[in-house]
Amino acid sequence: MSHLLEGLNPEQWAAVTTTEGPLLVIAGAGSGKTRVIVHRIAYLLDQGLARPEQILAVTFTNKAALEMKERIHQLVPPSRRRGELLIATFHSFCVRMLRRHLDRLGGAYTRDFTIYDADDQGRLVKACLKELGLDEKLYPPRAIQYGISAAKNRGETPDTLPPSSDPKRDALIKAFRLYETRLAAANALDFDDLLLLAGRLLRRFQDIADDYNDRFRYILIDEYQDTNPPQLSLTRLLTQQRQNLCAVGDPDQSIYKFRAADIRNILDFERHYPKAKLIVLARNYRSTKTILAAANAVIQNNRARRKKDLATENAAGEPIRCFVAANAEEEADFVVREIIAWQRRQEPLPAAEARAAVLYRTNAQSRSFEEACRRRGLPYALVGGFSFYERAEIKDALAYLRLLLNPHDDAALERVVNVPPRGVGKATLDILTARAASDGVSRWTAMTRLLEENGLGARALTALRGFAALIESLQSALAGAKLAELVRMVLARSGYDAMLKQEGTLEAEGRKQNLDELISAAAEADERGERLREFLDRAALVADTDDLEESARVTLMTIHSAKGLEFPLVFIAGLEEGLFPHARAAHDDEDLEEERRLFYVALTRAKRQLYLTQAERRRVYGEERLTDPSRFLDEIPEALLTTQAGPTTAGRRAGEGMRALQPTANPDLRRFPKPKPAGAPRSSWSAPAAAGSFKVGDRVEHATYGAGQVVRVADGKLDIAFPGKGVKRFVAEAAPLTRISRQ
DNA sequence: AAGTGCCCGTTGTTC
DNA sequence: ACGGGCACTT
Repeated sequence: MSHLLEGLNPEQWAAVTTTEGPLLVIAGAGSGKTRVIVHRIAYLLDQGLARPEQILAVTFTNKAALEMKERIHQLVPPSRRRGELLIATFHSFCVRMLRRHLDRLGGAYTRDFTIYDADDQGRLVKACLKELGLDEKLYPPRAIQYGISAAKNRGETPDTLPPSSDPKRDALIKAFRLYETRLAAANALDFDDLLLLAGRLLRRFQDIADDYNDRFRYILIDEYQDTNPPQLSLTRLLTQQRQNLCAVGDPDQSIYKFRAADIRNILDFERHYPKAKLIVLARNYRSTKTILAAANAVIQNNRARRKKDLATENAAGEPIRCFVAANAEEEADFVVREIIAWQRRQEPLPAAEARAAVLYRTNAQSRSFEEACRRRGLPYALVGGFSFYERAEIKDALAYLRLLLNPHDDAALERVVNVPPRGVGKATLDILTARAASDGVSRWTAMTRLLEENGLGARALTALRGFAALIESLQSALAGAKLAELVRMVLARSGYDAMLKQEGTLEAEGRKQNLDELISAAAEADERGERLREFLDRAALVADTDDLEESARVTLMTIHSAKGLEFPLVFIAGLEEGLFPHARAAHDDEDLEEERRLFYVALTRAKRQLYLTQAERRRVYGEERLTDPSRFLDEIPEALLTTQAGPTTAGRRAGEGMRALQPTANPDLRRFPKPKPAGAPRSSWSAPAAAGSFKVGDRVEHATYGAGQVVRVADGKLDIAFPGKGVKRFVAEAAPLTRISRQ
């Protein structure tokens, strides 16, 4: 057991071995927080204080859970970890609980419920607004969706919200009420419901609460600063008997307020758990002194915070390099060149030491970095954006599978009832929707009723009978078939395969490949012994960060996605007012402090070398604008910074695309954006394509999307199908295209 | 019912 | 600049 405590500093040691009663570990960035959790679990097992199944560890992402499991496996001999050690996110933990007990809540919900993701949720909100006759322009669906979620997380229901004469408020309440009704009819739960209903189970049924309290003798929660009120409530319910709770987090890294995270959960921990002990881990093992000094200086500007200064014994290291590029393209190009140069210098070192990350505030910024990487032939991994499970064909296939377990899943039915086209048009769908609404049932039930009554046109009746028969026959195949077989069956019998085959385009080929990938994923699930239920739950709960490829040496991602990760080399891009801090956070002190915490998170990802970049001009909504440097740049002591003179690679004319460090603010320039110089030279990779020089069938190479095929040419625009990425439309002259061959 | 053309909002971060 | 939604066409 001594090896478990080896190399831990006194605070870490205390955090590992203080096992009884509530414990709050305030762990600064890079202070070995994950290490403490891993060792604590190992210690509990090693000391015989708990068997694996008596421990629950909650992580922020599924990816973090997997990593933690691996590290525990390395530390604990197999004999000590017989039994299931549960490491999960709050959401996946709640799904487990609900799959077991949801029936007991009564009402419409059963254990076969479907999980609605944000996309399904958005569709439902739109449908509700439509049904209520509310104008989407006056009541933006996104705002309503957000409002519903926020209300739910405050513990509100449509009935607890006071009626209001404010039309917006009134619309929200009406939409909220209908939304809940429709969710129930579809036997569907959204992400918020997962937490809320699990809490309700524990609150309403003492035996369930007792069961869980008995089972989990030790509970550990990572990233505690980002828990929301339902999660706090769950935590309290799960720890009411023993209070063996270890919460680990850093108030300075609370960055999920928009998701209802409440920083007070960690600040008020000692009020929630009066017997709590507090341990502060203030030694940083990750970053150089320079990087840490910058991070400390920045975070000190937050007023609402408990003072805590991190210190490190690491070397001072290199100064932080700042670069101001002329525009986003040059910013990206600079970053990529610097990465290549850096990696060349790291050559003798193991690949892990040459890993780099490019961090940005918004997903939209990823594009220029992707293009730059492709241009320079630098392999990269992109986190976020469109993940595998968000692709249309994958969602279609999953929708079929969802229907097999829960035919009342309206979102799934709507998605595939006419995919492939089987003659169920808009008119038919409208009748179906209206009937479902008037009867207060799912579309599936409405369909069954209409079929019985012959209440539709002959063509629609035949089409829907065929669809119903398809789903039912697949349902009967469910029990015996392996998952991979089942997916194949769905694609074959639904006609999806045939549809793609008939299209015969490159795009269809790509979609087929993606579906083959899904079949492989199903086969892997088969090997793990998973059932369809688990397979679908996993698909609904995986985050984009979860499939981060370890092998890639360059990772592009938002700062939010980078939470918990570290890299020897880090670039923080787009340090401009309005972008970072984001314009929507600039006028509210609380939001601004959260932006600053986000910047703090970004800074502290870096181990050895840090770059901060700004684009002097940036296109926003298609319009090029001059930018101001981020106020956060001013918060870093100048002594820690250095001007980066420009790309270190040779072959570039001196001065080209380079600027001084602190962007010299020329007020005139700021106020009057220069018009784009006519015929500004584009980078060399963009082979100029004369409008009309492409025709349908041409195979082309796009700088970002790769190989594709022209499927339509109209009024100077090109529609190009990219395998697996869908059809994109481009302005013929502006698109970075090269022809591969003419058909 | 499916395909084409035009208008408008969008990009803030995610389990 | 781009995609979704809608109206209009076949």
